[in-house]
Amino acid sequence: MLDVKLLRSQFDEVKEKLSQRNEDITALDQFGELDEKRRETIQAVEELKSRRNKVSQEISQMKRDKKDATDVIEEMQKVAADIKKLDEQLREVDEQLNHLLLTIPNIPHDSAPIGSDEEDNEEVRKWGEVRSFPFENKPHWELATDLDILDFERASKVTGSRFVFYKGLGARLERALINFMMDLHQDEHEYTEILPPYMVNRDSMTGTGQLPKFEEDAFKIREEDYFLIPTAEVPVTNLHRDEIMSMDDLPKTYTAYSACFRSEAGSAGRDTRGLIRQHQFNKVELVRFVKPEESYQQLELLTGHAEKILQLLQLPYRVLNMCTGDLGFTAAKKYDIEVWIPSNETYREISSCSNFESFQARRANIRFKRDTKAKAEYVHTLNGSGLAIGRTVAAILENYQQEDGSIEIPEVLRPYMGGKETIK
RNA sequence: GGAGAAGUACCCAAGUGGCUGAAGGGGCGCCCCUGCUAAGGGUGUAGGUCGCGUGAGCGGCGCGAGGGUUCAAAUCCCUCCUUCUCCGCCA
Repeated sequence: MLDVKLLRSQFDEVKEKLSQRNEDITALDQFGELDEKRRETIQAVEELKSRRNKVSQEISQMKRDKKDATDVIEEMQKVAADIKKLDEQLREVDEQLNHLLLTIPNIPHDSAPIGSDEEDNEEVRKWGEVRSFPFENKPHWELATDLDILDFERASKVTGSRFVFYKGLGARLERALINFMMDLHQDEHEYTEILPPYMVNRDSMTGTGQLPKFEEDAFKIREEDYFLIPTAEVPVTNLHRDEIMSMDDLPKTYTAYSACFRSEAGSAGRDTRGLIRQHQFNKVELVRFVKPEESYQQLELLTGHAEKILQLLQLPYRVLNMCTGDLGFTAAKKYDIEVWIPSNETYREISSCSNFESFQARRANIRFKRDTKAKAEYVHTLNGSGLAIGRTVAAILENYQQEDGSIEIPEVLRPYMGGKETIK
């Protein structure tokens, strides 16, 4: 959510910035009118309420003095009716304005390259050597099916498309990665470990920006107003919804493992095979609540924490600075980390690290005070995958495959795999 | 799922229609005393948010949330949420 005062005072500049995005912002044009109508109504109704309060005092005094107040009460009945009418008008305008504000995306940061789609994303750096195979390499779903460590077919029988069973060392590998990442972030990167609920309520989904605009992307629980989380970002960021932190709390950092659920509405036919695009996948998430003046520096730090995982796993990757057209709804700046997937002969997203500035904090009302007397200010929130587990498995299977179809296990994972060196 | 109780400011807590922005504590700020790690006395402040105003300031809202009754609601009515206790069920 954007700052209303900023919209009032610098509407044209804000609109200009927002138009660099790949989003429809025509609704924004109603802002001025709604904002003005709202303020007019507030003034009118508050004047009446002020009068009501004053006269109520007088009535109270008259009653105590045993004087007759019938005339005044009669007059106040009319005022009360007017108040009721104006309150109703105000509620309507408030609702409209609020809905509008909730559907306007974040303002891109100046360091985000201006562009219209993924073509315009900027490569910031590249790490690792892309392996050249002296034999014909296979996609991960073939390797995994041959090794009997993933079962897509039965998953579609038991549930449906875009689900998978992990089996044997496949399941072990998934679990090893979760533990490896969680341990590293907790022990080396100083995040507090969280295991969150996998369902959240509507307020939480609104707080982080999934709602109201992207309801069709989420799985909804039928008989409750709950949603399956699309990422641990939602429960973890909302941990501190409607709270005021103190200066010493910042930066507050969490790492959370969770399953993630996405309807993938609109991506029918894309990545239909393999682990890349599932309705349910595992992810380790990093979340940081920080002081506004530090947030860009903190974004670099967080991105580095995600990169560290790939470095230790010896998987080649690149980092992209996402252009204004590809930023998504909530981010002011976003780095995507992409890992090399040999079967695709390209890099694929494995982590997305964003600075939301005060956009989520304003929606979720997460603030801090510089000292006890100070006015509460909005924190800046950041998060990033560290990393998506399923895609990491895909990358390991493909990058570590041997000519005989076996998989070498990355060294850092062996302690988590009972000391095994290969999957065969 | 059934029965009961409760939700008041940073915390505890009083308050059943008007004089309550809300007693009293604790805490916190300042001052004094004492002096050794903890204690005594005095005094002060009381959150947030919205609107108007250049500003001092003025005003609205606010006692879990949302509605309602009333000239007037922390106080009465309705719905919902959460917590606690008991019973049932259960990984």
